[in-house]
Amino acid sequence: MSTAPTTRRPLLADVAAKANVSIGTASRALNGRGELSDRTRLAVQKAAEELGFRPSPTARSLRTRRSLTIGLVVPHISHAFYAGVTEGAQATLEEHGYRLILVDSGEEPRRVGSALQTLVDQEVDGLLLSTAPVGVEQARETLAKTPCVCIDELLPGLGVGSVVLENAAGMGLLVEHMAGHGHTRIGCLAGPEDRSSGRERREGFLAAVRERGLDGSPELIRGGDWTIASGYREAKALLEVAERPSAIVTASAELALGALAAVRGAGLSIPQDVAMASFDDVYFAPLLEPPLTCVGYDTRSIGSEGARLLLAAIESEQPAWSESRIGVELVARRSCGCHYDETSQLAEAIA
Amino acid sequence: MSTAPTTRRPLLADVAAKANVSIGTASRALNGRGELSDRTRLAVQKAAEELGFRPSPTARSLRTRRSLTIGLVVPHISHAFYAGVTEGAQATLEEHGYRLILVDSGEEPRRVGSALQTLVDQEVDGLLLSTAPVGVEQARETLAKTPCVCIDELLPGLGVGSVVLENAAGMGLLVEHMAGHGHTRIGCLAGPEDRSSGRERREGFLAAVRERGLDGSPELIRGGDWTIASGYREAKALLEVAERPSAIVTASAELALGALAAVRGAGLSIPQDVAMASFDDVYFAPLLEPPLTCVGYDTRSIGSEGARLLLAAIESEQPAWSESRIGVELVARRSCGCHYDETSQLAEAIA
DNA sequence: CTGTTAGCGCGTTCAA
DNA sequence: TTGAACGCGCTAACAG
Repeated sequence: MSTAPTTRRPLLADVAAKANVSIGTASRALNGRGELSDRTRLAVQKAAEELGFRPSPTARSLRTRRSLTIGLVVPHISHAFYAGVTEGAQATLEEHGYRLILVDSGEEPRRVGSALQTLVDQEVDGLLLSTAPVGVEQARETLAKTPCVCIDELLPGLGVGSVVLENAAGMGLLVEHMAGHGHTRIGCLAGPEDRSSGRERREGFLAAVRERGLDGSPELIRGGDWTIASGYREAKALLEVAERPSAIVTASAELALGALAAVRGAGLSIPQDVAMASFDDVYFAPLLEPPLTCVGYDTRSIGSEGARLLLAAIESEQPAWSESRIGVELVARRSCGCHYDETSQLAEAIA
Repeated sequence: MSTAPTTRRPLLADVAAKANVSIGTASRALNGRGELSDRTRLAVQKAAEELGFRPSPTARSLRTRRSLTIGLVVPHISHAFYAGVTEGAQATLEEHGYRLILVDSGEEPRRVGSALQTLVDQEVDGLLLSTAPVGVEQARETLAKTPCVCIDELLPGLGVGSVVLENAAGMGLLVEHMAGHGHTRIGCLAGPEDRSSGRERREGFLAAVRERGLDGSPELIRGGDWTIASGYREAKALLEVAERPSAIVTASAELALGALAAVRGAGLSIPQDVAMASFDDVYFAPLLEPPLTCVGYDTRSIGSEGARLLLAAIESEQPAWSESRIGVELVARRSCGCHYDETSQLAEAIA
C-alpha cells in the first residue's frame, strides 16, 4: 500500500527527480556552489520553481551550523528607543536574509542572563544586546562562540562591538544652546550612572559647562533613574535649591516629562521662569505645551548599524572590536526660549 | 590521532555515555516519554545536569516537526499599539516555551504576503498576524497548514481566530461622555474603513449618536487615514462646516493629535470652544495641554490573548474559530470638559 | 562537471 | 524496561 500522494511539501529530492539529476547536483544548482554547467543549473532551477520548492531552514541549519538567525535582547520593546532599534535591526537583517528572534528581558537584569542562554541554545548566529547583563564574566562565558554587539552601551571586552550615541556631544549641544539664551546657571537631570550612556551624558554636561565657565556646582546635577517619576522628583528638588537654576537640561525624554510636570506643579512657566531642553526627541514633543526643545537622533539607524556590525563580524574570521557612534542634532522648539511660531509648530507636528 | 577534546557542546550521546545507557534511553529520560525506571531516569538527568547538556532545538525540530516558534507580523513595531502587542505576545509565548520571530512588514500590504511566506517556510508552528494581508485567498493558501490568529482585525474564515477591541463600545463611551457634558452636535474623525476596527469604530459612533437622538448628519463624520496629518486635515474641515460641532471625538490617538493641532491652529480653546476625546490612551496623554480624555485598554493583553488563542489552536486537533474581545474603559481628563485638577494630573503623569 | 553517500543531533520505532 | 538503528531534509566531501 503506497501512501496517498497528498500534495506534500516538495523536497530537494523531488526537484532532483524532476530535473533528472542527482540530489547533490540539485543542491549545488540551487545554492550556486561548485562548478556546474549552465544547462543543468537552469533545468534544476526551473524544476524547483515549478514544484514550488522551499528548502527547509531547519535541515539546512542542522547541516551547515548556521541558523541565519539573530537574537535581539531588549529590556522593554514598548519603549520608543528599543522599538526603533528593533525596527532598524529587523529591516537590515531581513535585507541580508537573516531572521530576528526577539526576547524582551524586562527590566530585571537577572533575566538577561537566561535570555542570553536561551538564544545561544537556539544556535543564533549572533546577538544584539541592548541591555547590560548582570555579570559580565558570566555573559562573556555564554557568549564564548557567539558574536555579540552591544547597543547603547560600551562594555569593553564584551562582544565584537558597540553602537552608541554621541552622548557627550548631545549634552554639549543642549548646554551650548542654553548658554546662547544667556543662561549661566543650568540644572541637569543626569539619570543613573550604571550604564555608559548615563555616565557619558553626565560627564558631557559637566564638560560643556566647565568649558564655558558656567556654574558647575554639584547641587545642580542630580541623579535618579530613567523614569518620569524620577524626573519629577529630582526636578522638584532642583527648583528648591537656594539660587534656582534658570534652565534645566535633562538626559532623557522621561526625565523631561517628569520635570515638565514638576515645573508646572511649582507654578512656574516655561521658558520664562525656567527654560528646558532634553536629550531624546519623541514624536509628540512638538505637541507638548510648550513644544520641547530636544537633541534628536535616528533610533532606527542604531539598530541597522548594530546589525551591520554584527553581520560583518559573522562573516569575518577575526573580527576586531569596533565602536560606532550615531550622530545627534539639536531640534530647537519653544521650551528653551526660542522663537518658534505656531505655523512651524503645526507643520512639524503634522509632518 | 584523536581529535583534541576541546570542550565542545555536550551531545545527547555524551549524556548517554556518562550515564551508561543508550541514546534512546537518555532521550526518553530527559523528555519524560515512555516507561522508564526511576533509577535510570535520575541517573540520566544527573549526567545531563553535570555536563550542562542543552538539546539542539534545530535537530529536535527537524525530527519532531515542531519548531516551538511563532511568527509575528506587525506593520510598524515603533507604533505603541504593536509594541504593546509584541510585548504581551512575547511574554506569554516565552512562558509556554515558545520563541517569537518578528517580521516588520512595513505599511506596504504587498510585503505582508512575502512575510507570511517567509515565516511559513521557517516552519513556524503558528502565526500572529496584526495586519491584513493583500489577497485573503492567497493568504489562506499559504496558511493552509499553519494556525494563524489575527490581531485587531476580523477576517471571517481566515485562521483560527481573532483578538479585537471592543471598538463599538469604546466609541459609545466617548459619545456617552460627551452627551453627558451636554453636547448634541458631535464631530467624529473615524479614520479609514479598510479594516474592521475602523469600520466598527465608525459604526459604533453612529449607533451611539442615533441611540441618544443626537445629530448624526453625514457632514459630522469624516474619514482619512490613521495619521496625525490626516487628523489635522479632517479636523480642520470639521471646524469649517456651517454649524461647528461643539465636540470632536476621534477614532485613534494619531487622529486626536492632528485634531489637537488643528483646533489650536484655528485659535479655538479646548474644551471651552471644542471639547475633545479619543480612542487609544497614550502614555503622554496626561501631559498634553489640555490632558486628553481617552478610551484606554491594555495593549499587552491583546498580544497575550492572541498568543493564548494560538497555542490552544496548536494543541488541539480541530480548532474552532474563536473571537476574543479586549475591554476598554474611559479615562476622563480635561479635554472633554471634566474637572480634572492639577494634583491628580500630576499624580497620573508621573505614575 | 556530476553522482553517491555520510552525517548534522535528535526522537522514535522495532526487537530484545 | 532498555538497546539498536533508522531517518527528519539537507549540504559537503569524495569518487568518478
